[in-house]
Amino acid sequence: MPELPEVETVRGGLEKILAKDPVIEEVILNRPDIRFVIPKDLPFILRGQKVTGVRRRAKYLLIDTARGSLLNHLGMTGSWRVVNPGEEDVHDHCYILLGSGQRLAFRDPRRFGLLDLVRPGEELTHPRLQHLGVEPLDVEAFTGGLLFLLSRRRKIAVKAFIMDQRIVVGVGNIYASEALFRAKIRPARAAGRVTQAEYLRLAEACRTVLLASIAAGGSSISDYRQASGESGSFQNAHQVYDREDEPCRVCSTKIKARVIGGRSTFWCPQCQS
DNA sequence: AACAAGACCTGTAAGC
DNA sequence: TGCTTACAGGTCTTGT
Repeated sequence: MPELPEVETVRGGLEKILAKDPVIEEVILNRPDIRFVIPKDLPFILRGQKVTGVRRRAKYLLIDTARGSLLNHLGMTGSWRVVNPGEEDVHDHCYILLGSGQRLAFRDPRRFGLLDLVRPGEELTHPRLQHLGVEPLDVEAFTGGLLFLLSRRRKIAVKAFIMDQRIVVGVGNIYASEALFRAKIRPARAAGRVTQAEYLRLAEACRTVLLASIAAGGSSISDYRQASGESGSFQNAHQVYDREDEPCRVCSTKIKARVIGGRSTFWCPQCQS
């Protein structure tokens, strides 16, 4: 479900809730291992803490307190919502009881998500965070020149290259196809054979497509919801993703689809070279 | 070292 | 209708 725009939208929703209702009365873990083992002392450490901020790094959410941050990855199907009595779900793996009596739930049917504690000062050394690449919305750090440099002599498909979270973070399967369409680059090309001029277009395309999607509240496919329960609308603006055999919105050529790097990939054979 | 493929899970939709 | 199969927004691990 969630790539950078969806995670950023969820971040904004949680921030809105937690700014008004910032005290964590209790953390209840219904499942000690969603995907990895959650530290046993996490509920104890966060109990009674005041949330000082909600941040995003890559596709991770960080709910900050003075004693550490709750680290969360949504995996494929993770979501947060305010759950009222009677609205509980078997896949609610974590509840956070807030000062007002509201209850936040982390629901994740496929359990590809993650909850962990990042202790103060551990942010740069935490195993899930330490190898992450640049933020694509950081204009200074994320440039076509950087992509060009990091990709030299690499034979991996350019689409898999920009989905590699050690290179650039936040770009997942939908936005990789969408950005490559906007940059007019075929996804199967070897990363090392893409030119600097093309990478300049690609960096710009990543930025613009991610920003446009954030503005639309993300792409809602299947079960993705914002923390407010609303759907995003960016799926309506997809140019190629999940549009196999449909006409290109620019030139009317049939959109092609093929598995690249183990993931479904979509492109226009006319617009992209 | 770099890359591809498999593994981890459940839910849903399509095909027979 | 019911069973089987394929596939889904991610990323970690294993094998070549």
